[in-house]
Amino acid sequence: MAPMSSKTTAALPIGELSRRSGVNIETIRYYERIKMLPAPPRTAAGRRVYGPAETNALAFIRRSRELGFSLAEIRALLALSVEDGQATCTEARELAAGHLGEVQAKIADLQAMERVLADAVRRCDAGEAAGCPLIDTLSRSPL
Amino acid sequence: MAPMSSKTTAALPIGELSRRSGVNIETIRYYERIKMLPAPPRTAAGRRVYGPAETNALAFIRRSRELGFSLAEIRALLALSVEDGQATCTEARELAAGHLGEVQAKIADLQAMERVLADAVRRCDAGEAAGCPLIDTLSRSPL
DNA sequence: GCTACATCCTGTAGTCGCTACAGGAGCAAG
DNA sequence: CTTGCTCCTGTAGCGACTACAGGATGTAGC
Repeated sequence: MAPMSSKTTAALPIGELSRRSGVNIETIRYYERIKMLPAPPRTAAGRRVYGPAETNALAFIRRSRELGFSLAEIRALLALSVEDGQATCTEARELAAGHLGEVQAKIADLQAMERVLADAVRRCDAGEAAGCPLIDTLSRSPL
Repeated sequence: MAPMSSKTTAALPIGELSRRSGVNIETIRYYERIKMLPAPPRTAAGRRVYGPAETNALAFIRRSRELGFSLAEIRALLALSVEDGQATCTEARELAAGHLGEVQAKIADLQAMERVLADAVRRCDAGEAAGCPLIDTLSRSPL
């Protein structure tokens, strides 16, 4: 049988990887520069050629970013993803739990903002007497 | 009667303003540099002296930042806070409504993250068979 | 007056996670 | 062989700060 080299994840130039992953070309190169991604092999002319290893690493990073992990955290998670065992999973869990806490705190912050903003906008719509309720909210002077 | 110059908002050095406003000294100077705050008068030796005008402007900025407005938006709001009238209020309302939308969108994003994270952590705690559910979630390969 | 120490000054560079060039080389099709 | 795309490196910019370095000034105690 001929090597059924379909168009899957065989060997992609950076543009194609970018299109498939939804990660900007510049960002991919940036990840390589800061050592988030392994430097891929190159063609004779010096162009990057991405194989399954780099492709998977990029996908890992992208999904982690979507969950709001910082690049530093992702670095740790990538390191953990290589090893395995109970301790590794526990460590990953701690990391994620910590991040989850931050996410929840940020949600709470934003909801507090939302309440004040929604209220101010509502009072603007209601058309109060003197001045703009919104500007007043911001100007009220308890230093 | 003697001028009852209490310790209110008469004339503060930057450190005192920082303490009262909760805004970092460096940040106050930064605001001045980028023209968010008016440059305050100075002593003979060149030290900044903050009066009510600057103090109120800083309080306005701080409260706006607490509501998540960008410095560019706050610049616009500050400009609006000087004028008055129906149109001004409408404009401020639009600005705030737009920002409110962004805040709500960000909340939705974070809540989506929260769901995935909480689920992954929960599955880690449940102690599944092979590998770490958390790492697996991140490694699952739909590029 | 002198000595500590706190406060203030300017200016520059670092943070995070990208993004946007500039200026050039390589490659594939007509 | 030319056109037009992709790719390369390197640098600089964003937003909103924060953190120095290296110096001047102010204040309190002796």
